[in-house]
Parts: sequence; structure tokens; C-alpha cells
Amino acid sequence: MRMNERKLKILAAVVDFYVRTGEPVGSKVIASLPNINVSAATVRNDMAMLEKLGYLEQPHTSAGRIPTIKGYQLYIEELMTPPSLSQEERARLDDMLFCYGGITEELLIQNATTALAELTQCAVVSDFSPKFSVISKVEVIPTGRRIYVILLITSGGSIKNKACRLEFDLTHEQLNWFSGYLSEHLEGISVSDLSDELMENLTSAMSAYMMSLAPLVQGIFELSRDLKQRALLFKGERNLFSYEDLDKMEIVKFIERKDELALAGFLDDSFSGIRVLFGEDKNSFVIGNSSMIVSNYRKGKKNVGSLGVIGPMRLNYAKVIPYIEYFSQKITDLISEQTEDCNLHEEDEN
Amino acid sequence: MRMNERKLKILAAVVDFYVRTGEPVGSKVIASLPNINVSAATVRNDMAMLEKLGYLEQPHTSAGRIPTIKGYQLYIEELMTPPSLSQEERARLDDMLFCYGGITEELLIQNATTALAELTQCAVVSDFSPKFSVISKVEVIPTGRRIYVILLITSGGSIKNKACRLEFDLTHEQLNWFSGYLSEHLEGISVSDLSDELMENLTSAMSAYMMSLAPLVQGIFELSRDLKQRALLFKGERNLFSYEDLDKMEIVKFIERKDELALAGFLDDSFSGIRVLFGEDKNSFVIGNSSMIVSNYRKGKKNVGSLGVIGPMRLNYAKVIPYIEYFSQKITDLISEQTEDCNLHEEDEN
DNA sequence: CTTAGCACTCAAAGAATGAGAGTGCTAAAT
DNA sequence: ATTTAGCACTCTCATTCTTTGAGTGCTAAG
Repeated sequence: MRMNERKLKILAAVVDFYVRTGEPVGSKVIASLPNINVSAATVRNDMAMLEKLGYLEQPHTSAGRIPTIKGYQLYIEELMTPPSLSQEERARLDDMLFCYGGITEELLIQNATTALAELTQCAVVSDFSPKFSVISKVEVIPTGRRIYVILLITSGGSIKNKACRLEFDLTHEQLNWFSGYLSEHLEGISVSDLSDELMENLTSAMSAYMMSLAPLVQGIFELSRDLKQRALLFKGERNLFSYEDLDKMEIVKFIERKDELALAGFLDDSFSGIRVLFGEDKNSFVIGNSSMIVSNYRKGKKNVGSLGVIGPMRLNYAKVIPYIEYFSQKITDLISEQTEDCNLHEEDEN
Repeated sequence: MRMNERKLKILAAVVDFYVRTGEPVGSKVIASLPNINVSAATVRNDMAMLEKLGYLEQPHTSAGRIPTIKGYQLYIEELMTPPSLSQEERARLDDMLFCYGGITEELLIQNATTALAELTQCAVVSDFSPKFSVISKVEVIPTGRRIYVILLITSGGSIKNKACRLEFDLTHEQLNWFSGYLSEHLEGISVSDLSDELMENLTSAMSAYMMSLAPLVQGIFELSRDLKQRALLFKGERNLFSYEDLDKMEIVKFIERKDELALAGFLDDSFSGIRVLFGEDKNSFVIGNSSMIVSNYRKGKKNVGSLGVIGPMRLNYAKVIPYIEYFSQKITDLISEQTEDCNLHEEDEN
């Protein structure tokens, strides 16, 4: 009734086979594998034990076995052997990361998200909350009569804008004053420090100067709200539809509510390395039979964002995990390398 | 064997009933309607004729009848009686159109798209190609070391930006020259006039001035490309999943390829008024059993964009069409009202 | 501890059955 | 010339029963 080498080998074989075929695995197929040198009956006994121990289960009495969540966990932590990425493969991944000019932090993450969706054929979510960025530029640009565009740029490369219409045109001095005031009070401020309190001090000062700036003031306020809120980027949701073992309706439901993912705590950034979460039926929000592989990337020593791959539980973890690890590491390297004023250095691949 | 009043009434009743219930309609239900004063047998005879004429069909011998595409067409063109919108309803639609400050042309269209998706519970596509807009502002903004953001604003309110990294920092004079040169040569130009030729003249002039501006020049080039290309906005695609008679896989496929919609000529803007297209099985690209209601909006006398509602063929046309008509008309009114420098006037509802 | 053999279980696929909705046709009524 | 009642007929849908086959657990021998 205890684990041994052979039982582990059988468990690994079941997971491998099931991941590949999607069919419950019987004792015969396992016995016929080259690295298993015992009869089907023996395999049967071992599988019965593995079931008792909670690593396997049977959909019904006369079917083969499939891995349980516990089985997947053991497989991922101990049994699988992820191939290390070849030189060519790394080069290919780098290409995907830097395409469309991966200049800013934000673009980098976007590219990684897209690339992962493409590579894994799963849905990928990334969170590039600029909460650790600094506002590097505020501009107010008149464009057309009585229309003013407010522009906010962060060190991370997010560019937000908003058009506002005033009741009248500003004079040069007014515009300069307003623009200068904003620059002075916002540039250099960390996004995480953009409290409502700060904004209210700002706006009341400006309102005092000129009552009718209200729409601009309102605009600034909304932009700062925008910036602070945790922004999630999703790619490849549609890939999920190609998996037979995910319920289509559940996928649709998930897509509708995907923005709650962060709030629900799935993108916890308090850990390092890779974490795999399994979608159990209990959890009504997550897709049943799905799993999510989460990794964090860092700036210096601080975790600043997450990358998550959502796919069927029956996923080729050995193939997918190295990709996620590679991208997380690469992003970490690149954004940690930043100089004080937060540009990226040349992309010097080693 | 020819049409008469009663047959038309029966056809209309069949469409109404089928749209409401989704079930094939039998002679009995029709006969029991208050405005039909003949027996089921008579209805049966008429329905057989309507089938011979191609307006109805039977899924199988012992089922009721459902409308054919030809049946829907006749219904839409001649038989249905769309209710006119009440005063309150118009006010509600206006609210939806102007929420989040419907200040720019672009925002207006976005709001209309969102509102239509909400109201019709269908997928909605709008095309706000700014090809008839004018570039109203070009700016180059230094932000962080060696990073420059190019900003392009059109009279329609589109704001495009792109970050570029140079090999070195520009001096004040260089920046001013570059910025001035761009303003001088691009502001006031119609987007449709942004030919590759024009851009090449521009870029070669700039390259002549300073070789290493290349990334910026490239950025400008890409932005202009971006601007010229027909941009489609989709909302409410997920609504489609709630219709039993649309195939889920086909919906997914459609969502994947939705950007080809314009190219495929579904958003033809060469007509005025409303057009209804039906998704037949022949057309592999479109969702089977779907239909699309297209309307154009104008600026002055020129059609400048389209609004399309995509839903099941079994759609309450009488309810949906007035909404589309109202929004198209309203947008037309608002953007045609623009002053020369292309702001919108106050939204004076009448 | 391993294996061959065998009875047993159960899902999936097919075949048979019955109910019900709706039709087309005929002949009578208006 | 229409309209209607009546009736036999058709075909789907749901249900039930049967068969098939893969896979198991257990037992007893190696």
C-alpha cells in the first residue's frame, strides 16, 4: 500500500497517455509500453492502489483510469521531465517578444501574452498594472476649437489620453498655467501614490484658479483612475473552444466575467516561480476541468505582475511550463535592467 | 395559386410566431389567432401554397412551417409594422449615445455600437474608418531618455500614438525642427490623402536632414498606415452564444475572422437606408441561420461609415430596425452639423 | 510478488416501440 | 368556387430494451 518506483512510472505513463489521447487509460495499453515490463494484471493492481491513494480515478467501473488533480500535481512536481529549450527555440521566442518593437514595458508584456497564446493554444492573461510605474509626462494639447486632449505617459510606457470639451477656448497663458501646474504636481509621482486625496487637492487648487476648467479637471481625475486600476490583458480566449473537455457554455461565461479574475485572487503575486491551479467544479466561476498556470515577473526584487495560461486540465505541462518560465524570466531581466529614468536598454540577448 | 390578403396575413403570423417561439408553426395555432377567421384546413391550404411559392418551408413532413429567406424578405419589406419610438425611448437612446461624454465622432460611434449591442442582444459592428477626417494635430513628445512618443489626432477625434526609441537624445532645436516639419506637412491633410507617396516624400526629406531619425520616421509611417486602414469595432459578440439556432463553433469561427467582414464587402456603404443580409449555408464565412442588418451614416451627403447588427435570422426585426435607423440618423445629424474645424456642436436634442 | 483466467459491470450504440403533432386529401357544406 | 370537417398517413422525439465490448477485480496457480 505504499508508493514505489514502478507505481510512479505507471502514474506518469497514465498522465502522459491521457494528456495525449483524452481517453481513459486501461491496464493493457500501459502494460504494452516499452518501459513497463510487467503484465496487465500487475498494472491493474498498481492502478487500484494509485486510485486508493487518490492519484487516479475511474469515470465508471468498466472504463480505464484518468488522473485526479492530486495525480496531476504529483506529476507536475515530481514526475514530468520538461525539455530544456534549444538555442533556436529561444531565438524564436525572443523574436516573438520583440516584434512590433518591444520598446516599452507594456508592449513587452503584450507581446509575451500574444506569443504565449499562440504557442500554447490556450487563453493567456497578463496583468500589467502600472502601479509601480511613475508618471513621466503630462501634456494638455489643444486640438480643434474648445477641444483639449490630456495625455498621460508613464515610465512603463502606458499612454493614456482623453479628449475634453470646454465651454470656451483657453488663452495661451491659461493653457500654460494649467499644463505647468499639472506637470509640476504629477510628473515623477508613482502611480500607486495617485490617491483620491491627492487628486482632490490638485483639482480644488485648479478649480480655485479657474472655475470653468471643470471638464479638464474631471478628465485628469478619470485618467488617474484608469491608470491605477489593475488592467488585465487577455489573448487567445477562443483557443479554449477547441478543447472537447471544456464546456462551451462555461467558456462563454468565463469570457464574460474574465475581468473578475484578478479580484478573485487568481493572479496573486506574492509567490515566485510557477504555480498551477486546478478548476474544480466547486468553484462556480472557473471553467470546470480547466487549469491555470501562473507565473510572476519581477522588477528588481519586487513582483510587479503576473502571466497566466488557462487551458484544459489535460494539458501538456511539460511543454507549456518552460515557455512560461522563459518569458517570465526574460521580462524580469529586461525590465529590471532599466535605467533610472526607466527606458529599456538594448535587447542584448546573451 | 396567387397571393392574396389572407395569405399575406398568414405569412406575417407565421413569421411573428416563429420569431417569438423558435418552434415551427402549425396550422392550428394560426387558425386560432384572433385576426384569422378561417379554419385550420383553410390555413393548411394557404400554407401549402406559400410553400410552393417559396415563402415557407417544412423542416420535415410532420412539422409546422418556418419562413424561408424569401419569406423573411417579404415580411421585412412589406408586412411588418415597426412601432415608432416613443418620446421616452428616444431620450433613453440619446442618453446611451452621449454617455461617457460623446464628444468626438469616434466616441459617438463607439457609444452607438455598445448601445445597439445592449439593446438588441446581438453582435454589432461599426466601421469608423477616419478616411474622411483631417489630421488636426501632430506632436512629438520626449518622454524618458531617448524615447519619443508621436501623437496623431484627427478631426474625428481618433488619437493614435506610438513610442519610438532613438539611438541618442535630440537637442531642442532638432526636436523643434522635426516637430515643426511634421506639423507643417501633415496638419490639415485629409486622411484619405495620406498616400505612401506623400509619406515617402516626407520621410526622405527628414532623412536628408538627419539620418538617424529613422525610428521616428518609421513610426510616423506606421501611424499613417494605421490611420488609413479601415478600423472595425465589435461589441456584444458574446450575445450570439445565447441563441440556440446559431452553431457555437460557427460563432467562434466568425469571431476569429471578424476583421475580414469589411473586406468581404458586407459593410458596403454605397446604399442608403437599411439592408438586411441573410447568412446562407453556402457562404462558408458567415454564420449559418444568421442575418445582418446594415445601415449607413453620412456626413453631409457622403456615406462615411456603417453600422451592422448581426443576430439570428429569427430576429425581431420590427423591434430592432427602428433602433438602428434612429442611431444612424442621429449620428448623421450630429457629425454633419460639425463646424469647419470639426468639433461637434452642443448636442441640442430637439 | 507476479500472472493467467474468468466472471462481472457498465457505458455506448443500435433496434424496437409508442405517442403526438401536423400534414394532405377527399367529400360534403356553404 | 371556397371553405370546412374528417381521417388516414408520416415522421420526429422520447423511451425502453438489447447487444457489444472494453476494462475491471478477484482467485488460484506459478
